[in-house]
Amino acid sequence: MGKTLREKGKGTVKLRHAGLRPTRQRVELAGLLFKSCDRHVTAESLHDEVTGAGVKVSLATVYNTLHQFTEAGLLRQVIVDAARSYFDTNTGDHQHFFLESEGMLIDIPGETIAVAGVPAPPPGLSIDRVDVVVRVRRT
Amino acid sequence: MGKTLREKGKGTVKLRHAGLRPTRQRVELAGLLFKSCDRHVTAESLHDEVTGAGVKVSLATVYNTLHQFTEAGLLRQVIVDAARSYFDTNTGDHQHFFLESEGMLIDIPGETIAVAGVPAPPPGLSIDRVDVVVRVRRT
DNA sequence: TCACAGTTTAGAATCATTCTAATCCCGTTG
DNA sequence: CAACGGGATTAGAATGATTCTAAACTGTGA
Repeated sequence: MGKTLREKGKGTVKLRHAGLRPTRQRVELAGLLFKSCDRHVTAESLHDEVTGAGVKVSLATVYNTLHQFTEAGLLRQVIVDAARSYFDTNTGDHQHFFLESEGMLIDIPGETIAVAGVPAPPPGLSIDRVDVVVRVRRT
Repeated sequence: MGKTLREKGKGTVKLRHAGLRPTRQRVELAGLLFKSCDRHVTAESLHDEVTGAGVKVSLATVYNTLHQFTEAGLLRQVIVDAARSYFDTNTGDHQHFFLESEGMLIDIPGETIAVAGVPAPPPGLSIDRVDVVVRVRRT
């Protein structure tokens, strides 16, 4: 009961802190994304999910929101498939297994994998991030 | 002069060996792709290039050919950008620097980088390939 | 040379994603 | 608490890369 009132501020605070106005749509999407940990979604899958939950949010807003959350550091975009973009709720240092046939991503903790020998980038360039994708297939 | 006759078979043999009928278009594209080493092209860029060389090849054929060459093991597809696919003429073990702002890929020799600690994939899955992308930006 | 299976191609179609312009609503102000 | 102002949402159009389709074309073996 007090639940609604008491928890109302949760996602709201998170969004405010990120400089995003806590609108109904953003609160709903944040609720789905950050309720459980380490989720991997596509715009389409998240839209289906929020729609399935009986909440009306346009696909355009899902795209906008995913990008805004990404810019705000709440999500990380994962590029592993030419066909679609994934967004990961785990923004920490980690890598992925990718099962292309099923569009499935599995986290690999950052401490697990070590990439050694990355050469210095050409003059005028600096390293932004090192991504490792372990592509797997059904045996 | 004998050049045309003598060299005619080069790309042709390569294509035949790959199980691909050496058509005018495939020979032209293979010529551009494999004349110099370690090239990174997109369908669009290769189409512009072949067209600029005065050869008439449709964009659809460029796409078909890139995929056929990839399946035949002559090319490797590189997925680093959500917007477009790159194809790499270097099919050996190596990784990449990627300068997103300019759509530029730079090879990193395979021996240079070492990825340690890749965990065993979940049951029923086996590792296909480990890709490392070092994302860089202008300083 | 003939015939046919594999190729090419123009243009339509598709798919994910972005844009547009109108409408809506969050938060502040009076 | 109503009005307001600017950011947010949205339906639908637009875009851009890629794929598909159906028809025309061309290597290649006989």
